[in-house]
Amino acid sequence: MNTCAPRPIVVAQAASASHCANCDARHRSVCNAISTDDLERLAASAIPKVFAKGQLFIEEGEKAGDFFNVTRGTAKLYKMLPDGRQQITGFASAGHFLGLAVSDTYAFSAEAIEPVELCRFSRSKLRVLLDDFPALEKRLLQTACNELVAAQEQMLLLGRKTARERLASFLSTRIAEAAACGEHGSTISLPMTRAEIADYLGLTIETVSRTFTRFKAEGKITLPSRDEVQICDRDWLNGVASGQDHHAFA
Amino acid sequence: MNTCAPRPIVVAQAASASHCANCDARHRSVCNAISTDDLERLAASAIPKVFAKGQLFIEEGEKAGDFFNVTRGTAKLYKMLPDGRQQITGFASAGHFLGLAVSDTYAFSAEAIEPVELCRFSRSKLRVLLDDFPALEKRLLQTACNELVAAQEQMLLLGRKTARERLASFLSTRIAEAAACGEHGSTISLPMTRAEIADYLGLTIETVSRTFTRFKAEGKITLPSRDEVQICDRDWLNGVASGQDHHAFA
DNA sequence: CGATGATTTTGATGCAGGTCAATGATTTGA
DNA sequence: TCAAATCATTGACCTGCATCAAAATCATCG
Repeated sequence: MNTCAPRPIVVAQAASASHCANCDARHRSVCNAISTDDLERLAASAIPKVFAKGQLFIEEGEKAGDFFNVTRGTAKLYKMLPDGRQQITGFASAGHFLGLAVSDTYAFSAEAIEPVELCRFSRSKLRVLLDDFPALEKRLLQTACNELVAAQEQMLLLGRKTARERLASFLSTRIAEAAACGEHGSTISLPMTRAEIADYLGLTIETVSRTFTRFKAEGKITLPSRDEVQICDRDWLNGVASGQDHHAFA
Repeated sequence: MNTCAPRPIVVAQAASASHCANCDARHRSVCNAISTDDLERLAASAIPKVFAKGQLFIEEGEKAGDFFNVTRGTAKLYKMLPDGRQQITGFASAGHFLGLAVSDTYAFSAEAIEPVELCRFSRSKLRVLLDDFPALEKRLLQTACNELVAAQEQMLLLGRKTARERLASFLSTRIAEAAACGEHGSTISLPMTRAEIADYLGLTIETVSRTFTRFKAEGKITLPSRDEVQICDRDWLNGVASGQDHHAFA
């Protein structure tokens, strides 16, 4: 998962024939498996799209006709139970490839939690691309492996970590991702609501809120605004995240 | 995940030059991407191995030099926290490919929970195979996608389902897998202990045991032996598994 | 066999986090 | 600029599952 802050807007990248060449997200998406010379081919198959906050663009159980590559903004990926209980399985931001599935129906839903720009590939077009560019397939396999590792980490979190450890893990991962995107500050921005954090961590809104408050009271974080968190003690955060102080009280 | 019952032992498949041709697990593993003609090539890279119950053959954090393909038996894949809390992320049986990772260290541990036979591929040998047989790479990508879907389902279970729903989901999945392997009976065998079921479902041994007892008291299952469960009402099981009766009491 | 150790079941009790209910803070839009 | 809506925080209380403890069952092997 890449979650970098928005960057300066590139005007009119949408309909351009070479929109792939100008794409901000290219260098951290699977598209970087395609050489610059072949970008025209890629651009011909990739249809840019924009979704407003709140728009559902993949629906669990529906026919899986398209694949998506997020180029800007953030979407939540989730599964639901019939009575409305929701589990967010991940947040997809620029560079994230969506829709990987062997089945012919989507296994999850995806909804923009802030304005999202993405490229749409039809299943058939993607198949052709994969046949023509073996490097793209290699890259997709890499991506899938990385997601699998992240999923296992999340299972550990959901199955065995306490509320404190879950929130610490979340913040720790977020700050690491920001760093991977070149942002080395100690403040992270959260495009998602408390409810979405809760649905991601297998908790309730109230528990997420209370845990934030407690971290703040302990002097480990500050909350400059609703969607920003400043980490004051990163070592402490990583320690809690990895479950080191299960029964310590400092 | 495939979890089929043991089949008649094939004697001395171990050192044979054509062990891949005789492999029971071939038709449901990634190896079926290799044509019969090329099996010698595959067999030359695949070193058969046997591990006794309890043996650890992949250790989280260690250098990831090898890949494994299980041909018989069952292994548990898990992650641990420093204080011993354990989360089993899956059970790997015949046909399951292990070690997929971009990182050069393993992201999880694997331990035989019953005698396990598997084929070992070195990282370098696998790379050569992948370059020579693009179909193998396609097949691996498929496998990875399927595991990703299963992982998302498990996140829903761990994050949002009750103990009843978790155990029902577990049994439901197991019976579906048995059916996929051609076993259409209503009895499933569980090679894992209650502790392992608990560590897989994010519960404790006691809760697993009590939930089994309650299902039995409700007449939905019987427990012919320690490691066998007979499902009496499969529709009910699937209903509970999918969270339909969260607040019903029948 | 019968003893020993491992696993499972059952019971009593406690607590982390859920639920219910208000209150505050922030955003939106007329 | 102020209402209305949304989101976040805080408090009081409750419950599902964990924890602790013991008994019952099963597996192993001398």
